[in-house]
Amino acid sequence: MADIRDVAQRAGCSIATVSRALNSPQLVRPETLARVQAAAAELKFRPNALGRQLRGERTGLIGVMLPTLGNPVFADCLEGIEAAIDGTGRRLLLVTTQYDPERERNAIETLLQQRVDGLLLTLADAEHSALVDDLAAEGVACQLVYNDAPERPCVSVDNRAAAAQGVNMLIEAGHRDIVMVTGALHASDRAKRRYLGYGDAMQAAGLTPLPAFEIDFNSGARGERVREWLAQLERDGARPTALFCSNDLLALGVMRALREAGLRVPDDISVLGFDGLAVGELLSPTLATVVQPSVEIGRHAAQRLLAQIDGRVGAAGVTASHDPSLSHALILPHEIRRGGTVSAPPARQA
Amino acid sequence: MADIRDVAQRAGCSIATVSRALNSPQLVRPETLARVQAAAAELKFRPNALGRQLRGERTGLIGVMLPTLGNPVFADCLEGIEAAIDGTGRRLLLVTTQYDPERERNAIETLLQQRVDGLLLTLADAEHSALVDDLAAEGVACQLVYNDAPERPCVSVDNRAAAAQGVNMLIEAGHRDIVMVTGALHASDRAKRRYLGYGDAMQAAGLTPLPAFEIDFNSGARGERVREWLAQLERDGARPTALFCSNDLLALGVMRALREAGLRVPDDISVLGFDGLAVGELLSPTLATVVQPSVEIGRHAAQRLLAQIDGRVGAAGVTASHDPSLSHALILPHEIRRGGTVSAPPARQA
DNA sequence: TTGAAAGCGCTAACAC
DNA sequence: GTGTTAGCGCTTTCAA
Repeated sequence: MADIRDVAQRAGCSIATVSRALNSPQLVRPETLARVQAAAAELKFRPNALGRQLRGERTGLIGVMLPTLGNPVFADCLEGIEAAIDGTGRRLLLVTTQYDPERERNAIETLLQQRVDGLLLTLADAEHSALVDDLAAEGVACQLVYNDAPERPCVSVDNRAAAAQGVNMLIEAGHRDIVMVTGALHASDRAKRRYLGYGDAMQAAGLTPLPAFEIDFNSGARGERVREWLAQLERDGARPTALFCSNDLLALGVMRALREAGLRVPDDISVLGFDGLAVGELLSPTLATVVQPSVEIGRHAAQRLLAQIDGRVGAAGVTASHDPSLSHALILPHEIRRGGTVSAPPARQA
Repeated sequence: MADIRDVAQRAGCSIATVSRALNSPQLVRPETLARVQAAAAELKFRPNALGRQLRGERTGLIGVMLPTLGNPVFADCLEGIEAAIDGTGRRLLLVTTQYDPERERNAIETLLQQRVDGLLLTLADAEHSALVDDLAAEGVACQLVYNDAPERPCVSVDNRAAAAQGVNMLIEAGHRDIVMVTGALHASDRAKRRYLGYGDAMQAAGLTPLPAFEIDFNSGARGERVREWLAQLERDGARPTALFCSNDLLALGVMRALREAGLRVPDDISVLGFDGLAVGELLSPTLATVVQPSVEIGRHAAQRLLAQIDGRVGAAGVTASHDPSLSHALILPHEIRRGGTVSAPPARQA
């Protein structure tokens, strides 16, 4: 593969001139420029980004770490990230972690070894993660995505308030027996906050918050678990009238299990999700859910990261960005999407 | 940031020894090794991958180019790719093109400048793309994903046969008036082949294939377009009894428009999709569809790419891989998923 | 078992 | 405007 020296030779100039012709054409005499371009074209010269990156201050690479792309919420966010970097000449280095903290650690290290200019991360649990502190201490540009930790550089909705508002909608619809269904709480700070929000809403209405029903997300037998749980509730005569699912994907799975158990949504039981996946609107009944602006979350996070990167001085970065707001949370507005999966509770048969 | 020289100094050895200690510990005396490791740890040494990549033969980077992540089919595929490279120490450089051929060209160039070891691509139209030929000519390791071009290195289902089989299921259910709904045909070789398959099935049954109804995917007013079309059909008294949608996402959108137009699926009209998105099974009625194994497509494509990369000689690669099968299509089996969206056509009211 | 030294391809002073 | 040159951080002969 032709390198800059080959081009220089063919154009009859020095490699410095080739470099200039490519990067700052205005510094080069038009004829020279033309010769260089011709030579480059003839040789099919493809500049080696590694050489440039090794030499330069920045690589133009952004490291992105997400739990999974199996949940469209993350794919949507990634679309927002892409939209934000589009046209900036930057590229994305992508890793997924499957919610595994050890993979998180490795992935970040890998990205850093590639000398990414900055990191966009969704961590399992941001608040108790030493990782983020380490990164900050090292002066690595970084924004958390979806993680909702006020004191950290992150972009999210206010999960607690959003959940409370969603649950409140259920309460206003007449529900009193509301249970939250969630993936493993310890594996997601968002789920934890949403559970807090659930509690807030229940208590504000004078209702007793119930323990969350946790489903292992990685287990294949998810539907099975839900059915067993339902059967148990049925035996106890304790079937709630509404379920608040900590995310839409879970809600869809739960609705399926409900259907298989012969329960109708919303006639027998109401379901509320969280995320606002587009598919939710295509279902019938449409899925009621707490909408977070996933694409916008990604887009803002990326924009903030870029600002952070551009705000750094060349001087070996001791501290973080210039704009202090970038090191705190950006909370974007959520929205309640009313949908056909929520109705008034069935009439009590005392 | 500490570099290899700092570590060497601290460990009291040369940089060569440090390099060896890190990459081939067995070549280094245990005590030396320990000193190096200690020094590296104390200095929080993080090897710069760029240096190594610039020097070495491979970068360990895989370039992935997909049309969008908004369609879960591509996100699924990406999961398969990730699964395949997991543990190989390789990383993914990701770009999406929004089905734009110019972006395709740019994206590939960008990836190549980063000196990726190989490419995994979904092109808008693989058969008529000079791009792939250029890549092959340059000896770039490359596998197409989803593109279904027998003579090219790609992994897909047999879109034509799969579509025919799906349409045949509609015919067997009693449908004779079947229309295919698709995104812009020119923008996707897969859609084109599926339309051919539609034609095959229709003709085999002695039915006349109808023109496809093409919807611009990028237009926001998609639902609107579908409604207009339906209204037109209604006026003409030409409403088909079944729709074959070229992908599941489209099918969901179409079903929504149908619902809004007051038509019931499947009682008034049956709908068949293509892709086999997981959400399709969560709907009610469940979406009948032609299932392609998206995750497996991604996984196989990645595995083939890795084989191709590993099969190359160090010698400046003139030709492609050693295993000639890697430069032809790998066709994975599809599957028909019966679902609630397909039933017998409504009784004729002559 | 270790070290010295030559680059990988490029950019950016610094001279002319 | 253009050329010379010194690296960016690393791996890898080649010698010792």
